[in-house]
Amino acid sequence: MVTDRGLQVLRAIVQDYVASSEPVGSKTIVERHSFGVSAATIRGDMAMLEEAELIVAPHTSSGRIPTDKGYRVYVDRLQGMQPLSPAQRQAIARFLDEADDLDDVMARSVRLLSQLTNQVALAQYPSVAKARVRRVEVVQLAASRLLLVVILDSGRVEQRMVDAGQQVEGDAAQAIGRALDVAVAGKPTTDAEESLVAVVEGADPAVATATARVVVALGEALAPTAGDRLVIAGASHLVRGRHDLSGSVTLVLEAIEEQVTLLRLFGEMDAEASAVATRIGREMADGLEQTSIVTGAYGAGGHEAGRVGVLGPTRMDYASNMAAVRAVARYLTRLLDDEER
Amino acid sequence: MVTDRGLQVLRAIVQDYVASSEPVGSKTIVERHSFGVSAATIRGDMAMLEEAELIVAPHTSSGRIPTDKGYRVYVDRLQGMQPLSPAQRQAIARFLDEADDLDDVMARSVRLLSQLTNQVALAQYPSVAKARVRRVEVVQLAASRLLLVVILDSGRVEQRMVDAGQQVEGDAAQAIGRALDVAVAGKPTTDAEESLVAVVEGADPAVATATARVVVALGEALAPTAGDRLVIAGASHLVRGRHDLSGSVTLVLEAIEEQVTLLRLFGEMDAEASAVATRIGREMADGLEQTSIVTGAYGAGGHEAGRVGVLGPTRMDYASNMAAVRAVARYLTRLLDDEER
DNA sequence: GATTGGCACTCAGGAACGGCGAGTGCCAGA
DNA sequence: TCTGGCACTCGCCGTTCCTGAGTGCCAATC
Repeated sequence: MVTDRGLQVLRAIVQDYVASSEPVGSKTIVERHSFGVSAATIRGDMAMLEEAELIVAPHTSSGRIPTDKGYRVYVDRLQGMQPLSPAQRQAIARFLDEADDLDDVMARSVRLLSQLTNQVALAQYPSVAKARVRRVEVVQLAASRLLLVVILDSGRVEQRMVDAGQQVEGDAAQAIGRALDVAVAGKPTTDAEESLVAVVEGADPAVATATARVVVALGEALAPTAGDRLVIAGASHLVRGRHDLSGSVTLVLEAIEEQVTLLRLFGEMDAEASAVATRIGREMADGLEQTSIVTGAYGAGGHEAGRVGVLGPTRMDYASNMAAVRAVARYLTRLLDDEER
Repeated sequence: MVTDRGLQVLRAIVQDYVASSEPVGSKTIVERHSFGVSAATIRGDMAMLEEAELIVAPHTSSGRIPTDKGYRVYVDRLQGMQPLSPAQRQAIARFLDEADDLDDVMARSVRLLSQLTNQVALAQYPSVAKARVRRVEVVQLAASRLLLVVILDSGRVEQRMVDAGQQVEGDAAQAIGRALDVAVAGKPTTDAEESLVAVVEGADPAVATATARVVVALGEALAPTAGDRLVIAGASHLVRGRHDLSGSVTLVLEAIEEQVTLLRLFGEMDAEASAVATRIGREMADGLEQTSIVTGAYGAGGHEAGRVGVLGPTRMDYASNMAAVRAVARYLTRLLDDEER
């Protein structure tokens, strides 16, 4: 059983440890946070907390540091999300408003977030799965080479080279494009597949092969996880902060490059209720036990499109990182909503 | 004056130091490389080399390590470019042949190069400046929103959202696209600008504003340095190799993220005569004094399109890195040539 | 004149040691 | 339930010492 004051002690430990990166002892606590009790009493509480596995002592008789579980309790129950300073809010607005196309928006968002938090920032491109098709176009490049361009309402533009497998003449390419556009424009990408069958069947026999191949390409482009990827900024922060993350920096960098692990984590977090979600230490994947991520959903028109977030050592400033992530996610949502207009 | 045997000693020092990352002394040299002389003689030669600033002793009475100048002499005059193993060649072929579109090719190239060399690999997208326009298309997204798509013969596809500034009706958008296509298709991007004036002048007055805006966007898309960027892989190698690069890892990571410094370096190296070029230590930019890059030009049809390369500590294996870079660059050239067909 | 063995000298790096101090657990008393 | 006191632990840091690799120089040799 953890008492109420015990939790306050936990809060103090987390905050001091995050600030100083050194184990914090009972004396330090009574000095910095005016509890009305003595160090010995705090020691008692700390024994409780250690019992409950919320804190540990790195070695006998040194201060305590929070465990993953301790951080979790702190984040879930103890922490206020301290609001950003007006200057920071303004920076977000100024920085993001200048962006024009989606690539630019994503790139600016991560750079901004990385600067605000001094951590590695990540952003997921708007998911194909949750978007609607706005426009499909087929462009003829050469006699038997076509380019398929798909524009989604999230602002994403996907393109595929298609080998038609036959000569395509006149404006047949455009005609295929128009047929596809009619078939799927305005529909959620998840519903597109079924409408495509009809297009293949109704195709001009003269360009049946070409049509079929374009349809395959379109199907691939609209697959739920098609082109899922992360934009990243601030990797240098990983190595800056002295000697956190003991030796695992390499592993973390690899995970960032691979993306697949992080994409999975992002996906999992999407299921959670609250807008801003966290994964702490061992809640992450292999090799990332010493890190945490904080992510927030953004998305135009109420349907979530993707997530942005930051990754850093478990010993990070959750309060302000969560605030920054939330702020950027919100701004991003508004921005994409405008673009869509 | 540096004698002939002096240079052989330099070679030995570079090779041993690269292999062991420890300063190499006279005794080690006579043991590992069968010079026909004694350690004392080598010491004499080493004094010469130190005089010529090709090597230095980190502290009085320890072995010597090469200076930047020493590496430069080694690379320019002493080193053979040791050929890749058949297995490696095969890996290149197998890995790259599976790629389909340009993005994929670039991504695979850097990953491959990073694996072959155990260094950070970089690749420059085919430069807009050295390409020809293959196709221009304008797609209508909404009443006053257009999408400009430009396809270059290097396989690059650029797209820009354009706010038309007016209502665009019927197939006016397509007409604008066709006019632009006629005007610039087949021309080098550098010559495109002048042809565009005529398009603006000859535009249908009803869509004059829209035409002008699309033309501006096209001009931007074809600007010589438009969309210049690097693809990167293997950043984790930077931090893996123990304690090279003393404290500058952060700076190096930042430089990689910024891209601008590296893009400038790539540009400068393009002017050099030989296909595979190097920049060593202080020949690089601020913050990168402890690193070197090895780059090689690739390009379809004889005109260079861009460069691929690796970045690592000055203490790197130049011989095999240069071989790997050359191999990948050549393969890339062939691949893009095929694609262009 | 180049090469060589010998010799005295220099230093970085590691091991051993000891003192300091922050922090703990426990206990008896308020 | 809290508090002050006390003995104890142990990581950290500075000191000292030693070892070994490596050097520069020199007189002797080929």
